[in-house]
Amino acid sequence: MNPEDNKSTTNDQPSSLLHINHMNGKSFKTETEQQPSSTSTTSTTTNEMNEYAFEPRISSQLSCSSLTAGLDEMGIFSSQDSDILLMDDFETGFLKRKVNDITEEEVVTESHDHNTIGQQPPRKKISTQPPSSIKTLPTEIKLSSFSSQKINKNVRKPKTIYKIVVPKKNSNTTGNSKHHQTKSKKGQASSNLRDIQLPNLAISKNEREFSNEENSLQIKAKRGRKKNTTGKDQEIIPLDSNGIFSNLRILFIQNNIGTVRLNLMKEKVKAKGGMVVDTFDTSVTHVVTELPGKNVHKVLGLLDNKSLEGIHVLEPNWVSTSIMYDKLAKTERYEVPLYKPTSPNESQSSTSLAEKTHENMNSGESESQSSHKSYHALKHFKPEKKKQDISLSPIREQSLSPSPIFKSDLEFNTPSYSRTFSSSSNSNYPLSTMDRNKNLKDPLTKLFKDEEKPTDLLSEMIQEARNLTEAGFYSDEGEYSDRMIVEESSDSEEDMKKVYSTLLEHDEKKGHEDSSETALSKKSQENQKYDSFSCMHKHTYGEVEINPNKLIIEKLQILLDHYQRMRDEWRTLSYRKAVSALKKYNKPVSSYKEAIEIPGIGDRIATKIQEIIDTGNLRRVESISKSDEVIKKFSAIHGVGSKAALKWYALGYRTFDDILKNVKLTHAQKVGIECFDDLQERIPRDEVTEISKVVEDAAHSTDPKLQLFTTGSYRRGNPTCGDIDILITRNDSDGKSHSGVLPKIIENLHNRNFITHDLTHTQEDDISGKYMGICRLSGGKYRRLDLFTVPYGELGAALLSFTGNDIFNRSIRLLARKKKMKLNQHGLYKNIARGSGGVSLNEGKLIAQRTEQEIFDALGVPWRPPNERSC
DNA sequence: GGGCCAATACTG
DNA sequence: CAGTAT
DNA sequence: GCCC
Repeated sequence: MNPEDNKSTTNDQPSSLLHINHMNGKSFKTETEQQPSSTSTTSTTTNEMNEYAFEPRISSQLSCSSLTAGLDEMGIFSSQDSDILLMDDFETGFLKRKVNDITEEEVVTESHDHNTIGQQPPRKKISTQPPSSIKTLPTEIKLSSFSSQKINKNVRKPKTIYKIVVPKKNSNTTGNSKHHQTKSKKGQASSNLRDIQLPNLAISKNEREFSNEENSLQIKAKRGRKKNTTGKDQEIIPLDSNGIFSNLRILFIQNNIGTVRLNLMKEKVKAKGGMVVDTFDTSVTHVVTELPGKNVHKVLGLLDNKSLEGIHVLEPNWVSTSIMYDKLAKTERYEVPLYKPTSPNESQSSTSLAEKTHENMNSGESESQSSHKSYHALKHFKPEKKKQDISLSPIREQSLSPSPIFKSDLEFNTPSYSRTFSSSSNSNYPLSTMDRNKNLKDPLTKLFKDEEKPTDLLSEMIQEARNLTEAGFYSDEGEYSDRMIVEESSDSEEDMKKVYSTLLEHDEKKGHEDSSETALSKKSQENQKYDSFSCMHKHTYGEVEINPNKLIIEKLQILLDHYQRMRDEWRTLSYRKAVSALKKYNKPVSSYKEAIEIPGIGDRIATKIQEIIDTGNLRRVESISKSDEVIKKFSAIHGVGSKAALKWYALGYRTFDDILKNVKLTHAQKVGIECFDDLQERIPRDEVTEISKVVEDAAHSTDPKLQLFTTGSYRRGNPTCGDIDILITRNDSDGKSHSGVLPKIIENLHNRNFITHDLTHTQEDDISGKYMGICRLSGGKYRRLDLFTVPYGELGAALLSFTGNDIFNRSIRLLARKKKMKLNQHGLYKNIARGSGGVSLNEGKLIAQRTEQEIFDALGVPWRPPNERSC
C-alpha cells in the first residue's frame, strides 16, 4: 500500500467551487474568529503545540520501534551475509544489549567495510564460514515480537516471546527457481490454489548473485588495500577509461578531508577513470583540498603558488558533485582562491589557463559551460519574477488566497493530465452523476480556466528555462534552477513568512509592552502557527524527476520504504519529512553542512546525504535492499503486514510456496497471493476510468440516482493508481437513500464476472458500508477495488477523507486537533475535549460535513484542489 | 525524554 | 486483542 | 530520525 496513492481522486463536490471566490478572504477569518488571539506567542508552531500539548503517553513504543529497527539493522532478518555475522550475537545474547547500543553505524561499517579502501576492521568472528552457508540459521532462536503500539493504548503488554524452530535447511529454495522459470505472468487466473503459478521470489538466484557480488567486492577491496599499502595509488589502472575523470590526474590533500570520505572519493575517482596521485608534479591536473589557497603550495612543498598555474585547485565538493551526477562539475565554483599578492584576479586567469592547458578536459567541462550560459539566462529571468512576487502585498494576502500562480505545465502538460481535467470539467464519468446545482455551474471548468490564464506565460518561461538548463544543476549556488521558478510562488511565500516571522519577533518584544499589534501581524501569526502543517501547502504528484536532488531522494526513499515496512513509524516519519524537504529544496545539496541546515534533516540523514554526494551511493541502502527483498515481497501481499512477514522470515520461509505449505493463511492473504503479480502493478489512469464506469453502470442498474465518485489517487490526478476507490452516495432529499444497495451492486458485479474475489464485507448498516475486493476487466489484470457508501450529508467529509493522501489527511486532522476539533470521515467536530492519549472525551459539536469546502473553511485551511493534496 | 503527519473498520 | 487495512 |  503505497502511501503515495493511498486514496484516489475524484472530481469535485457540489459546492467546493462556490467557495473559491470568497475563500480569498474568508477562510482565514473563520480561523481567527475561532481562535482567541494569543498575543504573546512567538508564532512558532512549537509554541502552539505546547499550548495544546497532550498528556504524555505512557508507553514504551520508542524502545519497541528501536528494537525493531535495531534487529533489522543488525540483519537478523537479512538474507545477506549479516546472517552469519549475527549468529554470534544471537548466541551471546545480543538481545540483552541495550537497544540504544545497537547503532546503525555499527552495522553498516561492519557489513560494508569491504567496499571501502580504508583499513578493514576485522570481520566478526564467524568469517571463517564461507558465504555459502548463509542459509543456515540457528536451529532455535528467540525473538521478541514487536508491536507498534497504538498511541492511545497506554499500557503495553509484556513482549511476546516467540520460540521459533527454524528448519535446518530451506528445502524449497532450490525448487523455487524452477518455479521461477515456469511461472507465467498472466496465466494465473485459476481459482484453484493448487494450480496457481506462484510468483517467485527468486531467492536462490538472488543469493547466488549476492554471493558473487560480495566476492567480487572483496576481491576489489583486497586489491585496493594492497595498493594502498604500497602507497602507489597512481599505479592503479583506471577502471573505466571512459569515466568522467578519465585523463585527469588528481592529487588529494588530506588535511581536513575526513579519511573515510577521502578514501571513498579516491575510489570513485579511480572507478570513473581518473588517476589518483600521491605526489605533486607537473602532470597533475587537479588538486583537491580544503586548505586555504595560500597554504596549498606549502603543503605541496612548493615555493609559491606559481607552480600551480594551470592546475585546478578545487574543493572536495567538486569531486563529490561530479561523482553524484556522473558528470564533471564545472570547476569554477570549486576553485580554491590562491593567494596572489600581485594580482587579486590571478586565480581567474589561472582558471582559464587551466582550461586551455587541459584540453582533454572532456565534454563534462563544456557541458558545464553551457549550463553556465543557462545560468545567466535564468538569472535574467528570475529576478523579475522575484520582484513581482515580493511586490505582492504582504503575507496576509498570500496566505489567504490560493497561490496566484498555479502549477502549470508540470502537472498539466501530460496527456493524462489534460484528460483528467477536461473529463472532469465535462462531467464525464468520474465526475459522477452528481447533479450540480445551478449556481455551481461547472466548478472545475471554472477553476482551471481561471487559473490557467496566469500560468500560460509562466509555463512558457518555465519550459524555456528548463530547456536551457538541462544540466543546470551545476549552478549549485543554484538560485536559479528551474525548480525554483516552478515553486516560486510557494517559495517566496515561505520566504516572506520567514521575513515576517523575524519582524514578528520584534513585534512580540514590543508587544509585551505596548501590546499594539496590528491586525496584520495578528493574522500572520495566526496563520503561521499552522504553517508547518502539510495541509497548509500544496503538494503535487511527480516532481521528483526534475529535482536536482533526485539521487539523494531516491536513496532516502528506499530507506523510508524499508522503515515503513518495518512499521518503524517514527523513523519513517522522519525520512518522510526529510524527503519531503528535499523535494522542496530547489537546488542541489552539495554538502553535509548544507543538508543539515534544512529543517527536517538532522545529523544522521545529513551524514547519509554526504555519503551519497561523495559516492553516489549509500551503503545502508545496499545492505537493506538485499535483506529486505523477501520481507518486502511478503508484506506486499494483501493482508500481510510486517508482523507476519517478519515472523515468516524468521521461521525460515523464503518463498510463497513455503508460506502456502506451512502457514495458515487468512482468506485475504490467499487471494493476495493468487493475484499477487497483477496487484503489484500500477493501474493506468484510463483503466481506472473504465473500471469506474463499470461500477457506475452496475450501481445505476440498481438505482439511477446513485452518485459515484472515484476518489483516492485518481481524484488527485495521478497518472497511475494503486487501486480504485469508489464512493457511493445518494441525495436523500426525495426521502430515499442508498440503503441496501451495496450488496446488490456487488452481486451485480459478481454476475458480470467483474468482481472476481471478495476480501472483506461490511457488517455495518449499509448506509455507510465498506467493501473491499478484486475486480478485473475482461482480458485485463486483477485490480483492487474498494467501494464505500456514505450518507449524503457526510459527502464532503468522506470525499476529503478518501481522497487523501494519507499524509494530507493526517496533517489536516492533526491541525483540527490542535484547534480542539476533530476531523474524521463523518465530519468536523468542535469543542472536543481530549483526555490523556488524545482520546476525545466528548462527541463535540458537528460543524461541517457536507462539503470539503465547508471543512476547509471551518479549519482555516486555504482551499486545496485534490491534485494539490499529494503531500 | 518524549511528541510527531489520524482516526477508524474488519478478521481471526 | 493484535494485526492489517483504509 | 528530527526537534524541541
